[in-house]
Amino acid sequence: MKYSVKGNDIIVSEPDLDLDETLDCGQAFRWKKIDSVHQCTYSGCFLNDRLTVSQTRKGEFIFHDTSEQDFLSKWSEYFDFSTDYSALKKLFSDDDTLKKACAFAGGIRLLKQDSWECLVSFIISQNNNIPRIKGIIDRLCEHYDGKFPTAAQLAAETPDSLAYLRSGFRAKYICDAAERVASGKTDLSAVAKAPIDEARKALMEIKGVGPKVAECVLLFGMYRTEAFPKDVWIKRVLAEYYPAGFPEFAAENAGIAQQYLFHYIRNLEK
DNA sequence: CGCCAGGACGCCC
DNA sequence: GGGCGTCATGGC
Repeated sequence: MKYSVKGNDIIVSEPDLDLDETLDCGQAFRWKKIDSVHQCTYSGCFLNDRLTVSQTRKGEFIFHDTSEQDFLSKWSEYFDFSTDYSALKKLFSDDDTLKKACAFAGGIRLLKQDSWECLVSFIISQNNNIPRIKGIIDRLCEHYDGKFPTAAQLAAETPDSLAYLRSGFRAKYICDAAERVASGKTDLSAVAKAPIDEARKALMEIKGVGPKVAECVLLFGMYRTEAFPKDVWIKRVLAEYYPAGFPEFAAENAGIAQQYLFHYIRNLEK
């Protein structure tokens, strides 16, 4: 990644990034495409910081109204710019299916999201479709002045008071997660550093968090790249292309490989 | 209308 | 331990 400062913007050159593939691939639900005519532009948030970012036709990225300091300390981290995705894709290309997946959607990067927001988002994601997940999270943030509510804020709610979300049976799970995190029974920052099986176990103590949601929180909210969420799509990939198991050489970064495969198989069947 | 969705739970055997 | 019905809601 190379960058330069231009007025109030940061101009970034990074071949292994595509905004559509990264911001609208089902790992984060709060990025909105606000322009697709002039150039590809998204607006979204990380914690309490909002960003508008564009991808130009030349393949450069404009981080609008961003100081160099904020770019380096926040957004460069969030977009995982310190990781060499070319090297990862080269590693993955030893496997034929992964090679195809990387060629198809090589602009996906793993976003380093907030663990609490990720936990709630993927609780909402269960047995749900992406447009509706986005709608529920939209209504949730709208209710808190455009910001994602804290665990303490949600701990004050009940499934009834959350009826406006239209989240169905998931409301009681959101409440349990909020109560556990706000009270300290679940310490997300400790979970993030724990050995992975211990971390899985701790997350699954929360009602509504099973193996899939726990794995998503570990991968998308705690940057545990060895986490490997198995949703209905990935299960199809595993059954069809990896009957003998997922290749060991990719185990350390299985979660990132999973992102390429998820996008690949979903679009293959359209 | 019916089928499905980046699943988990409760109950059964 | 594995199998199966159920759970709200709405996109398609």
